[in-house]
Amino acid sequence: MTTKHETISDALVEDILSGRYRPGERLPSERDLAARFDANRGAVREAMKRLEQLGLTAIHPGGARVNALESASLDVVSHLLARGEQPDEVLVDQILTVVTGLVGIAADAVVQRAKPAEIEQLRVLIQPLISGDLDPVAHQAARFNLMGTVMQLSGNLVCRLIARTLLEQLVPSMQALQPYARKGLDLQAYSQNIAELDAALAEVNAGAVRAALADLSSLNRATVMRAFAAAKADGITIKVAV
Amino acid sequence: MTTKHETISDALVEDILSGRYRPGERLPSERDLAARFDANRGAVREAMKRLEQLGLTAIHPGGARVNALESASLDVVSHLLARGEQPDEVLVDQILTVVTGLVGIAADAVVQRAKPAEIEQLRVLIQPLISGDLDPVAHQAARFNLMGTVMQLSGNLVCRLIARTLLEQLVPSMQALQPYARKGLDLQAYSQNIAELDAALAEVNAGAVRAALADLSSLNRATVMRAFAAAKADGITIKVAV
DNA sequence: CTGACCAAATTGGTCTGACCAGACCGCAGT
DNA sequence: ACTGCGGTCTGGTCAGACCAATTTGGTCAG
Repeated sequence: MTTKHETISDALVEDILSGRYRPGERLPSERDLAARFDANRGAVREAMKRLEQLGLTAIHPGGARVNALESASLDVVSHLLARGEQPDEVLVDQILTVVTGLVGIAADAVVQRAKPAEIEQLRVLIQPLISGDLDPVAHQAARFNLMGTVMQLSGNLVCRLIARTLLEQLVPSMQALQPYARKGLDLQAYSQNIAELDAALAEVNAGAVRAALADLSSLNRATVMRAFAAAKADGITIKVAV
Repeated sequence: MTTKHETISDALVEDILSGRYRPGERLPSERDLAARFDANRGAVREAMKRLEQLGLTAIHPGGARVNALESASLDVVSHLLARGEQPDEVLVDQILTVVTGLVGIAADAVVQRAKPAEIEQLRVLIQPLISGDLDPVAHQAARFNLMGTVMQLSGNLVCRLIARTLLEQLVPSMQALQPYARKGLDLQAYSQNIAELDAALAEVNAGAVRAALADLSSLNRATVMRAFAAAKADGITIKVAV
């Protein structure tokens, strides 16, 4: 079971994101909220602490105020995704765009500093993707694994933290989309791209590696967006638990 | 005055980041921590909540455990920067690398969707930077303003959230570096780059705008890194409050 | 000696009720 | 209308308590 302060904070997040409490407004006092949620003030305080850390509110002695969405933490994304009837396509696109960019950054770092053994490690991960006899789910897993490894080998902690945060929040939505993964999957495009990547790695060609990984990331993005479109066409409601 | 649970959570963060509590280990119980910090259990709980939200710990009934740094939130960056005698150059470099990438992403979005009025808005912000008669501090502020506006005009919320989070955490370190801003500032390079950007905007040349903004971002990065080097050469200890 | 199993101690989650310092609000006096 | 001053409200902290779930440690059968 979810804990009580989770319930409370989720409700408050929903209230804020839905605009029931507007930026700049004052939130009800902790005592009032405790009454509203039939909870103890301590539980409410923990929920409020959560809101503050999400960057949605600023708590001062005298009262808590709602912040503008722009000053929120990256973690609000999952709440934004889970809100409404289905995940916001625009938001998903933005996430994937950023992830694409991050993979590019990581790729740059990898080609600059990777040791031969690490390059080899990447090429091993690539092999299954070239053969092309993977089912869509395994294919997706292999792609994720490959890109995750690139992130790791990049040695860029900031890059990894962001990518992990974003993907962690996106994955629940993606799982709901899995039935549509097949439709969006252009295996041929992937095979070609992956082969390029492999060749680029083999000759340690920085520019080519970067380009191939960027393309791979773009393919991923296109795949997901197509799956979204397919789901939408089916009128499927994709609702995700936060 | 900083609140008590802040004091506690800062101390615990320091303990974790310094390795006194290692990933996988169990943290002392809330009651023990309350005794150690001479505080009430409620205050300790709020501090623990903070740690959990930072992604540094996972709290289950039965005990809290320390997470690996890789699964932390982006917000740990400020703590990492504030730790030790001076901000970690590698980390600062990573942050600026990512920010550079994000500006590139934002620039792509801007050239794709910006209206003429918005382009004009950017060009207005650029003017002071072309003339070149700004002092280093004002110059830096103008650059930040310009890049922030690009972020805003991109319409990419995710991009903005990340960039803001990173810069917010970096700014305190940068302020400590301000005495060295002059040394790292290559005004001529900036003027040239800014002029290119202005021209690219004038003719709404997507590729050129993107390239110019990427260069601008790289210049910023180089500027900061040079200032760091200068500070380090002076043996200056840059310690930042979290 | 190993492994399954059970009871006690421990832990986090929640509650009640209370006090303090600072912020906020309205009323009185100028 | 403006200013100054209380009373009220708010968040921060504290104390002590109960519950359910987990962890722990010892016991016992294999």
